[in-house]
Amino acid sequence: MQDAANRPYHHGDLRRAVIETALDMLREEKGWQFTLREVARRAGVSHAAPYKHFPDKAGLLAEIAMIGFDRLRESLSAAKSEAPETLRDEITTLARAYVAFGTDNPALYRLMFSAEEGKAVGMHLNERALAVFDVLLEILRRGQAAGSVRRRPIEGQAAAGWGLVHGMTMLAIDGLLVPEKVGSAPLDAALSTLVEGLGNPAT
Amino acid sequence: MQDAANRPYHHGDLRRAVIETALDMLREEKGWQFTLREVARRAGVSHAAPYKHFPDKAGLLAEIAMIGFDRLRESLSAAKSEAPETLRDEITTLARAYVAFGTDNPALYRLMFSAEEGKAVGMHLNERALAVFDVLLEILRRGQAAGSVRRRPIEGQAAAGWGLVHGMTMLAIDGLLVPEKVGSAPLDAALSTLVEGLGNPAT
DNA sequence: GATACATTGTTGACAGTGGCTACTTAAGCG
DNA sequence: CGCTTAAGTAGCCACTGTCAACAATGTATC
Repeated sequence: MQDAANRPYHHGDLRRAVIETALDMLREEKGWQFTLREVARRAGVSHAAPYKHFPDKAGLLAEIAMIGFDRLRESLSAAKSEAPETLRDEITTLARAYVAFGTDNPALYRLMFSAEEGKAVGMHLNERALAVFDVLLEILRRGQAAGSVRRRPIEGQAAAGWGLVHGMTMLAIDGLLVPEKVGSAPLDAALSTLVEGLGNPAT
Repeated sequence: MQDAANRPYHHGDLRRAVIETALDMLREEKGWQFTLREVARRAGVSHAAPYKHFPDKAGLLAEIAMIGFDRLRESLSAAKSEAPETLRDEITTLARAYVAFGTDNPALYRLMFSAEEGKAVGMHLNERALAVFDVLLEILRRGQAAGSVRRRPIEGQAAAGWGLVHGMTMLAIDGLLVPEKVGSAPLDAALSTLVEGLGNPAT
């Protein structure tokens, strides 16, 4: 990335540079097909250099996927901190943040949920994914304690929430939420239905 | 696939054979990476032969994805025909059939929703995908007419349904619906929540 | 029937890929 | 200065998708 001339022999922080470059590549939403050699090329380094820092291609991708989950979690935390008071609004705000993360980083989001096909680093990845799930669990638990959420096994309700936002995110990324079929604000509409289903009718 | 000796020079129906072979390969749930040459190999034909029937790899995949959507639609129709009478049960039955199709054909289902990244055959593919959506629309419309579904823009409610089943299917395929986190029957639980949200509280 | 054409498969080549190993260079340290 | 060793390089391998040239087969026309 810098002039080949004044670049020191030892990159110094190639590991971080490789990850950064890869994330950049994921961002440019071309029908991009990720190639390790291209990453090295852009980082201004030889095609085998990344192997000094990552076991193989899948290893790099797994690491990036984990970073993705971390960032998603951060996005959700940020959204939660500035969420309105009512539970319904809090859920809506969070769901919007979730889907926005996916549509803003489509390639990354896709990677996050397909990287463990290789199953190498599976466990660590799943842990991070499920950490996101915990955010949802916590909210519902609070809602249930306050009586505004139906008294049902909370995991099932959280599963409904996660499944819905994950599905909507994927459909949006795939361009399947075309307005003429699905209305102008499909996410908000779907969220209304969900919140209705979560809500305690007794209140 | 037959003896190389008595195999005639012209295959006769290579197009169908290639598709069939590819579907078989998708079925074997190895961390399989789909390669055109392997398809040709299994079909007992030279590595370039498929190019006489498909423009390129993406073309073949797109065709297979379309077949996938057709089959999904058939599965749903079959499930609908033998569905119980109440609307709630009908929706549940259909949703179960949908998710089952995905978990039974994970590689195919994944392909169906990532094939159009190449965007070549995008429109035809989207048409078939949205045809699946129509099944859902029809049910809800009927339910609304009968008064058992909330009076809301129907597209939004259908979007909620599609998003939920699609999301649950993907999570299940990715092995993210681990019981200790998400309960023993996450799909049924999620469906309860959804149906609750769809249902008309006045009835 | 024989001949010209079109279709379908085959072969061989090309560039590009992931993965690997042997080599070279730079940097630190006595 | 000479040594070790981490960082980066060059080059090999097997493989892929794709294309162009060629061969075998079917079909239509005279």
